[in-house]
Amino acid sequence: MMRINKLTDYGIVVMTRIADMDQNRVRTAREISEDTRIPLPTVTRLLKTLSGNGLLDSQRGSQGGYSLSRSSEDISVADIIETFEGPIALTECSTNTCECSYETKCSVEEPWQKINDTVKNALEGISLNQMAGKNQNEGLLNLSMNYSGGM
Amino acid sequence: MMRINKLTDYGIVVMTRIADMDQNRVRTAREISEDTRIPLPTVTRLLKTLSGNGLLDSQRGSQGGYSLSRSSEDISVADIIETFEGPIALTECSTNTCECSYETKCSVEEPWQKINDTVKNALEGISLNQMAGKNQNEGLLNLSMNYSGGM
DNA sequence: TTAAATAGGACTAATTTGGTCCAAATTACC
DNA sequence: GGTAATTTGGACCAAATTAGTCCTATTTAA
Repeated sequence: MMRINKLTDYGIVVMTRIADMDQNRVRTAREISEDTRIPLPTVTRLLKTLSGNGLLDSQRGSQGGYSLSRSSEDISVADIIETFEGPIALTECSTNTCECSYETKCSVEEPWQKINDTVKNALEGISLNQMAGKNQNEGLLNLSMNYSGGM
Repeated sequence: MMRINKLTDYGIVVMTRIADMDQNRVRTAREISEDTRIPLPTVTRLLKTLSGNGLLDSQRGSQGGYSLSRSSEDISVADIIETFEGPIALTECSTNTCECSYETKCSVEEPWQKINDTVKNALEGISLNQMAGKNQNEGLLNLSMNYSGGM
């Protein structure tokens, strides 16, 4: 059904949760697991991935934990998705390394590029801040699609 | 990598191919397989699905085959994707039947709705006609995203 | 020194996806 | 009426992907 992966979904939940919390101290994997009810081993893996890709800062050792590497306004949903799934591309043709085996496939390459750009823009336009609870009910989101060109 | 399924991709290729062909006669699964180089059993399945969902008309028996059920301008990429993958929804939360187990997940539900609407609009805005070769190089596609609301 | 954390990676089970095949029903044509 | 060419419907299996767990090493505060 054209879903993002469950782990990616969890990743967004986890990031949203961290953004919601007091920014003055780090959070441990255990805390986040209890907050979100996502099993600890899974949370651990999510945090490692997010930290490894630079979206979270980590602090080792006792009293250590994780915190946002930058402001929640500067982290987009696209950032998180790409952390878990690589470049946003609905078809292989949309990536640079496309080597189509069917000539017909290549004839649809250009439209796909535009479709992907549109989707990518949509996801880049949503910041973590907007996902977080604080602004959630204030109608900050106002996405629209302008399509000009017949149909 | 947030991909649509391979079969869906094939489905779009097949539909594009049919749209490209002479509309005055039906096409057999065999012909389409040869055209697209997609194996016959797979093409057969694709066509059955597309026909079963009303995107193609089918004619049984000798001299039978498939044809578009309506004009290629009136068939969108979203139509084809939904035929193979059901409603366009990036997360489970985006569907009506959402029963979140994590309260945090629910706090991100509303933004997800908007994200999905945007993606869906993008895909509904591309007609099969635009994917097909005839118009491919005429710059008919002009998608843009308007985002207003901070970030 | 010890306890509390993250880091890295291996491993397994479950699910989804891709692809094939067969038997039945329908239809044009000879 | 028979035959060949089609679609229809469904079952089935293999491959790939994904989700989830676990173990061990490393780091750091107290």
